[in-house]
Amino acid sequence: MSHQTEADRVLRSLGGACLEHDPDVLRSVLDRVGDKWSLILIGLLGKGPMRFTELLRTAPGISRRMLTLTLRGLERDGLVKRLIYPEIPPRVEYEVTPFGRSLSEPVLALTRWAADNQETIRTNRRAFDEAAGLDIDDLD
Amino acid sequence: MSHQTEADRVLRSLGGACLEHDPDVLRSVLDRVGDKWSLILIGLLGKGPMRFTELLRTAPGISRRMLTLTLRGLERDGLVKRLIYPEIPPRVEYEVTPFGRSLSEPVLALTRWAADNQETIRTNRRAFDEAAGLDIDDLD
DNA sequence: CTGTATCCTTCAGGATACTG
DNA sequence: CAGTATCCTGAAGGATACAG
Repeated sequence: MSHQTEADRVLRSLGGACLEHDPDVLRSVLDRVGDKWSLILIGLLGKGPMRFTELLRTAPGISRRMLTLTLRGLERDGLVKRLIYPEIPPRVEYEVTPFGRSLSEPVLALTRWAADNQETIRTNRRAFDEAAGLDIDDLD
Repeated sequence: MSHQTEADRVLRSLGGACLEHDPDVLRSVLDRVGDKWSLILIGLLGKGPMRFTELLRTAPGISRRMLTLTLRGLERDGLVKRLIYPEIPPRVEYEVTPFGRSLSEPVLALTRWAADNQETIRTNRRAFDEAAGLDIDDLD
């Protein structure tokens, strides 16, 4: 059984126009690109190559550890390239690969959705919470 | 300071063609729709309304607890509607709202990317791991 | 059947100290 | 500077028992 077969099955399961997905596929997506730091780094590096410490400063709240781990993961998947300049002091730059850029697009779509709709979500939540409050408080 | 302002800022930060994002935006996206179960449920419900137990059986590995929590979250955000039929035994169905469907699309894009490229990723990883193995084992 | 309330485990991820 | 190795905590999430 080649993975071709699986990829194929997966594609077929998506086939239609809507989300006719196999839940397993979604899982693999999220395990891959669904974590906060990966997306943020893909985004930041999309603007251009950056150095380790630079990323450490720029990404809001990332720890040294997570930066290393995430960059390694992205590199392993071929989404990011690591460029080592054997200088003193050592210098390393990271840049997204073309493959990495291809991921940026769907990510951007999702991001835009969130940006477009975060207002709506906020409103919905307020309404929901208010209703819930009344249900408890004001059940006549 | 209205949230309008923030949403606006967010949109502006996305503005361009590529991922010129504010990392904070991505964070909010992922907190919202980036978790495994939310996406899976949005996907499953995209096919049509389903009952609680039905979802429990269909979603692979979800616990009763997580199903409840996730559905509540989706309902709160207005992505899913809860339909209660006051029968005996009680019966509840969940269905995606139009708003929920608008989310399905970018999610689908991401899913398709993953389906299209999971083969590539697998290859990249194998290559990376092999190279790493050699570096350690075979450093002449 | 459709949940809610607890308990308990696991593990992602931060802080920190050390190395090349 | 660019990491790696270790420790430690909080929070996510499963299992389970109970309730409407």
